[in-house]
Amino acid sequence: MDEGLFSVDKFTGGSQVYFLTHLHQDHTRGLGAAGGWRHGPLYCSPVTARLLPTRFPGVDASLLRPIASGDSASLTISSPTSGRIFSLHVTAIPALHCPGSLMYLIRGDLGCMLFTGDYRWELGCEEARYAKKALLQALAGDSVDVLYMDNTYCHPSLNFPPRRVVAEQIVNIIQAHPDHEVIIGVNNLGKEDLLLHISRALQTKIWVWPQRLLTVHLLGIDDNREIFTTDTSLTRMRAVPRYSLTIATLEALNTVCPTIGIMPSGIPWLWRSSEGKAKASGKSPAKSITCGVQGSGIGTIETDYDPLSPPKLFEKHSYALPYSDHACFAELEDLMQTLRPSAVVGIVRTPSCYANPRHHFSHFFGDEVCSDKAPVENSGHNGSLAPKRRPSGSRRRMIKISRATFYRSRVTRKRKDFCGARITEPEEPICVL
DNA sequence: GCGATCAGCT
DNA sequence: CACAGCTGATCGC
Repeated sequence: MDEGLFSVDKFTGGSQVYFLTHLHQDHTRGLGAAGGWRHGPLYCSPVTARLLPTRFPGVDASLLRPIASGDSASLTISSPTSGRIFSLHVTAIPALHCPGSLMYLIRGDLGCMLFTGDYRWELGCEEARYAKKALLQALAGDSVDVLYMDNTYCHPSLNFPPRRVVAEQIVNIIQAHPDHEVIIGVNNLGKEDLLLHISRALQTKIWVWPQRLLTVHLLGIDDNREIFTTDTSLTRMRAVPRYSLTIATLEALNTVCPTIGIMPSGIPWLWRSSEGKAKASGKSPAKSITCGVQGSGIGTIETDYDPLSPPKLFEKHSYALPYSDHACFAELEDLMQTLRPSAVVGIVRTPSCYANPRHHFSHFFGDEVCSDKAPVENSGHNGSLAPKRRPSGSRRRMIKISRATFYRSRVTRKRKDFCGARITEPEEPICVL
């Protein structure tokens, strides 16, 4: 196992300090280790610290280091291999992705890095403005060497409205079906704000499954027990696990009583691969975007999403709405514009280039960076990330990024299993430029 | 046999 | 292709 200094959203051991951005499954790999995870101090938000024991009872609670939004902590890490001491200063920034989600700004002897984790900072949204202000305040005029960014929807075609706009559209759809049962697909954590909005707007309770009820109570939502219930007889509105909301399920339910499904999420399921097994749904795509990189494994991305058009039936009985907890392209671009980092790394690694921030944001960098025409692998390998050109006078660092097995076979890489990053000791001459 | 990881699906 | 997360197969101890 390679020795690391610290890891973000990666808990398979080998680091001195760990950071968790939020409690979604694809960011907690390794936390459920048999015998109990106890590899080192674990920083997370207070909300995450409260929820974590229910999902990972094996984690030694004394290792949790809750850090609130806007707060900072100083820590020193000693390298297990060389004994060198590194000082770090970490600041927690609200990510607004799901309850308890954080970004981490980490500055110090390893340079300046921002790990956004999954995030959504809607332009013009008050909370996002506040979060951005907190970030700039923490940066105090310094610049980011490496931005580890949520590139889930990093493609110019992927711009969707703020969540509050889509929440209103969802309320309208439900209101237009006064005699229908309503099934809303959600995950184990997240979209609580949407459910609250629907409940308040329509003055109705919402059924959730028992585990979900426990979660909202732990979150301190609905302390008066007026909104969420596990009694199906009290409401026509049900939030169900997203994977259980399928066309087949809805058709079966409709044999019993009229039911509509609401899928509030990003929009990838609207995409149709040009050569894939696209279902013949009779829709004609309004847009067709080509990501012209040879051998990238993806040909044409098509989407028929038009933010100005009213929501429409996705399939029979089912509405798909772009209620996304991930930043859309304009928001990613705004963060790039604000920070102008020396380097950017996508935290979601896909076999294709279409979501690679280096591909779409090359104009933010010096020219040597954009010469990269290869299917950019999000700077994988165990290589060094050399900082790019920048004004003289500022200190620069080489930052070595290592990941467990990168690259393997194309088939294996289909799995999105590298959300996290482990930061290892820099190679010798630390200063560059 | 158990837990961790992987494959496949939505 | 896949937001996050389930089921079931397979691998290794």
